[in-house]
Formats: sequence, C-alpha cells, structure tokens
Amino acid sequence: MAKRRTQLLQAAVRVIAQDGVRGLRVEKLAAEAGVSTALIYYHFKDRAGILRAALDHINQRAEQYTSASGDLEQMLLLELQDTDDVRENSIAWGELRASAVFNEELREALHATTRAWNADVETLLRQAGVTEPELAAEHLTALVEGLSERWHSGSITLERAREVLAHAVLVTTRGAVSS
Amino acid sequence: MAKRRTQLLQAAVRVIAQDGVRGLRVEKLAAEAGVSTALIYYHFKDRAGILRAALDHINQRAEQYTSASGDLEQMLLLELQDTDDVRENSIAWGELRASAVFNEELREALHATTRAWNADVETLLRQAGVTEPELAAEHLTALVEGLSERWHSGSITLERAREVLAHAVLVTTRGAVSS
DNA sequence: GTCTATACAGAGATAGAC
DNA sequence: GTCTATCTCTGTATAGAC
Repeated sequence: MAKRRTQLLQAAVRVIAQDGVRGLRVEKLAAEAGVSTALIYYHFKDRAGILRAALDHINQRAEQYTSASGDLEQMLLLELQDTDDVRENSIAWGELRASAVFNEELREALHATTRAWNADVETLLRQAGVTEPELAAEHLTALVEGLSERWHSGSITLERAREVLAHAVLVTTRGAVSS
Repeated sequence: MAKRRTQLLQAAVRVIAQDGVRGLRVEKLAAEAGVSTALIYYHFKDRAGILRAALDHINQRAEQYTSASGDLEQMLLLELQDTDDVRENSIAWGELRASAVFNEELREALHATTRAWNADVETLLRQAGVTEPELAAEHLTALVEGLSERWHSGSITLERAREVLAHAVLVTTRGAVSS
C-alpha cells in the first residue's frame, strides 16, 4: 500500500511542472505535499531518487495517454490541451526531454516512451493508407513536441499550435487512399 | 573594446552547451575561460547578468545563421548538423527555449528570434508557391526544434532527423506551383 | 512513518591587494 | 582588470525523539 508515495509523486510532478526538474527543491516539494523534508528522504533516499521515481511516473502517465485513443488527430492533439492535468504532464514531459540532453541516465526511459508513441501513431497512419507511415509518424510526433514547447514557452498560442498541427496532419494524409 | 567580454561569452555558450543554463556554475565558467570567478563578476555583475548576456549572444548568433541562406532546405537543415559550432549553438538554443518555460524574463527575446526565423522561412515558402506559407513556416520551424531536441537527447539519430525533415519539406511543398 | 532540529557542502558573491 | 581569500546563504541530507 504505497499511498503516501503516490501522493508525494503527484506533488513532485506539480512542482516539476512549476519549476522544472532542475528547479525542484526538496523543501518546496515537502511544502507542496504538506509534509517534512525528512519524510521525503525517508521515502526516496535522496534527491536523485525523487527524480527517478517522479520521471518514471510521468513516463507511465504519458504512455497511458498515448495509447488511449484510436483516432490520429485526437491522439496528437491530446498533448495540446489546456486542462491542468494535461498541461502539467506536458510541461513535465518536456522538462524530461530537455533534461535528458544533459543527463545520460534519463535517455533510456525517454527513448522507450518516444518509441512507443511513434509506433502507435505509425499504426494509425498505416491504417489510413499513408505511404511512408514510419517517417510520417516521427514527423508528426516530433512536431507535437516542438509545438508543445513553443506553447509552454510563450512563442505560440495554444489555438495556433493546434491549427498548425491540424494542417500538418491534413497535408501528411492528403493523397492517401482512405481505408 | 570588449574583447575579454566576448571571450567570456563564448566560454559561457560552451558551458551552457555542456551543462545547460540551469547547470551553469560560475566557477566552471571561470575555469573554462581560464580566469578567476571574481573577474566574471567584474564583467557581469551577477549570475543573472551572465545568463542575460550569454542568451543574448546565442540569440544573435541564431538570427545570423537563420537569415543567411536563400534556400529553404538549407536554412532548415542548418540546425541539424554535427559540427562543434552548430551543435553547441543548437543545444544552447534549445536550453534557452526549455528555460523560458520556467522563466518569464527569457520569453520576449525567445519569441522575437522565433518570429524572425518564421518570417524568413515564410518568405521562401511563399516564393515557392506554397498555399499557406505562414502556417507551413510555423510547421517546419517547430518541427526542426522538435527534431533538434530529440537528436540532442538521444531519441533519434542525426541522419534520421534530417531525413524526416527532408520528407516534411517535400510533403509541404508538393503540389505547389514552383516559381 | 513522521516530525524538529541541525550538520554539512556547494555555489554565489564581495573585499582588498596588486 | 585581474587575482586570492573568504564570507554567507541556500539547499541537501542526517540524527534522534515520538
């Protein structure tokens, strides 16, 4: 029964979504969860342990989202939504990617999740009769990541990002024999 | 004659490309530049000052690259190259974007450069007769950012990233009336 | 399992000599 | 302009009581 642990992980995701992986302060996490810092260390050993567990958690949630829907546009637009839940997860996931640039340890988990997402999208594209589904899948998922980061960093509005993505999906599937 | 200053800024970009904006340590920067920490503070006042100047510097270099070529694919592929120079700048630029998610201050400069890049690409697309050049420009530049981050975080090879981009350019301009 | 109190280290920043 | 030495604060981590 790891109830407390789960609660702490959720708090960790919230804090990461606010301050980033590298801005995470144990004290702030403790405050967010309404417990003492000592308790955090009791459950996670050290800061690296917190991060490992939290990023795992984020990864799992991302994989769940990802394989949920059977509709291409829905699956891709999923990350571009302004609900607390999604935004939080999307920001945290972006931070995971950004952190992996400077941290070898994170790359494996990141790559695995990315691969799974690509595969899901590829399947849908193949079903839709797109000629190069693998290439197109990588194209669209990478685009979502790019748009997502632009959105979160204030270089594009959410509406516009969704529009760009919809356009990309259209262009990619245009000319394909529909199933 | 701000020779020393420029030298320090170049060292700063190198360090940021290695450890990220949030991993930048003044001591390490000093070591990289072969000077004392005190000298850093003499030139930049404080850590935030270092970052401001360095990110400005990165921004400027990015804008230079960007408006250099008149060829669409070249302009976009520019960031996806494995020379020390480009990789360094590309990583640093990615970090700027990632940091802006958690730092309001950075957003304005980021947005301005992004806008300029979009505009340059849009011009080329319009010349190529693409039907929705503005949308397509945002599409392609966001894609480059997504691919770039994937590359740097080890989720895609450079070759593959270039392939995906080339495919995207092809699909985007296909059907357009060539000038 | 959870808290209070505190030790300890790392990194930012400054003083003052040259 | 540049250095050496050092101060100070913040944040990680632990000890020990309950």
